[in-house]
Amino acid sequence: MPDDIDRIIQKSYEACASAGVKLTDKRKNVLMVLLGSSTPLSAYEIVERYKIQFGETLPVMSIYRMLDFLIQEKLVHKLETASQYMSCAHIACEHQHETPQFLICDRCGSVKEIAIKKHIMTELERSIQSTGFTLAHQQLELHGVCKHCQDNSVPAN
Amino acid sequence: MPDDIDRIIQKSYEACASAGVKLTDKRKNVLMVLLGSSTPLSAYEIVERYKIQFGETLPVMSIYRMLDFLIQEKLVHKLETASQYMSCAHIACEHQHETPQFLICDRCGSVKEIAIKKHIMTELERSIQSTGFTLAHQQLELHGVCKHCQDNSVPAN
DNA sequence: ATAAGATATGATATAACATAACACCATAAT
DNA sequence: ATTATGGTGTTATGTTATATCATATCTTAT
Ligand SMILES: [Zn+2]
Ligand SMILES: [Zn+2]
Ligand SMILES: [Zn+2]
Ligand SMILES: [Zn+2]
Repeated sequence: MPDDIDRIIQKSYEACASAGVKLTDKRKNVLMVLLGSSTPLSAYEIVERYKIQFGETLPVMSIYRMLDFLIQEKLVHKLETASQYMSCAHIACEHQHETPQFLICDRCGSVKEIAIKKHIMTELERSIQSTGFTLAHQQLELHGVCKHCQDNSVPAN
Repeated sequence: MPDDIDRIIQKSYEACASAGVKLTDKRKNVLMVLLGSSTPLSAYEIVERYKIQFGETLPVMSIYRMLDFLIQEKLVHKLETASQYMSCAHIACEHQHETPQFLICDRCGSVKEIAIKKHIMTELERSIQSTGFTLAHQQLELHGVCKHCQDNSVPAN
């Protein structure tokens, strides 16, 4: 979990303000739930945690809508290969958000978000050029085993 | 759709035989359904097409089991980002099956399966080395727009 | 201040995707 | 022939996601 949630929330408010949209209390709370989790969560898991953390049971429909909003504003990412949602690791960074690459540990479920190296993206695009296909390059999801799980031989989940 | 289904089916029988498993009639039929489709299909869509093509309504549970089998034998791939299944494009090739890369057209839904270029895989692995993460590299799913759709401006689906 | 409009959320229903558990039957091994 | 294995059927349930309409809240113009 990020060590400076307050600062991330502050940055999120600013980002939404400059985009001309509103980070409502509930949207902020959903983001807080994700920021407080060490692994990505499904929409239904967010409902459960939201209830625990904020004492209110939101309909899952609302959670999906808030997730849509947060994804739109690039504050949250959806892992398509896992049907789970996680807060962006770079909300409080100053740099522009680049094409993300997710390293998903198949043992502990933790996910590390890094930016795709520029030259790899270039190579990827070149390699598919002959097919005429044009990349929309949203993101890359790579599965494997994280350092911690390799060191500790944590059983698969 | 592949132009030589008979040959692919023949190869599939041989692959299963040498793996010591059985390609039953129904499993073969499921594979035929996928071979006959220009786009990947969901398990439920396979049920529908199976009925049309073979006049028998299979329970979706059985379809999932047959898909598991076909995936195990590398005759079928699952697109995780789409929850859909497609026959492997290289069943009748002689070469070893490599880490596949799927180019998924977000307009027409067609998918092209190609092998990941060796040097790109190497670069990818090198780029994440500092994180200590070890790739399981199952497959890469890339979204975008295919040549045909770019040329024809087919509306998004 | 109030009404009109826009945005956000709630409620309900249902669709779409997937697995668990157990029963039954055919074929293979003994 | 008997038992073991594998394949399929049946039923139930779990999980993820969307559609639709209602209600609440917030803005803005008058
Ligand atoms: Zn991010
Ligand atoms: Zn791990
Ligand atoms: Zn393949
Ligand atoms: Zn296309």
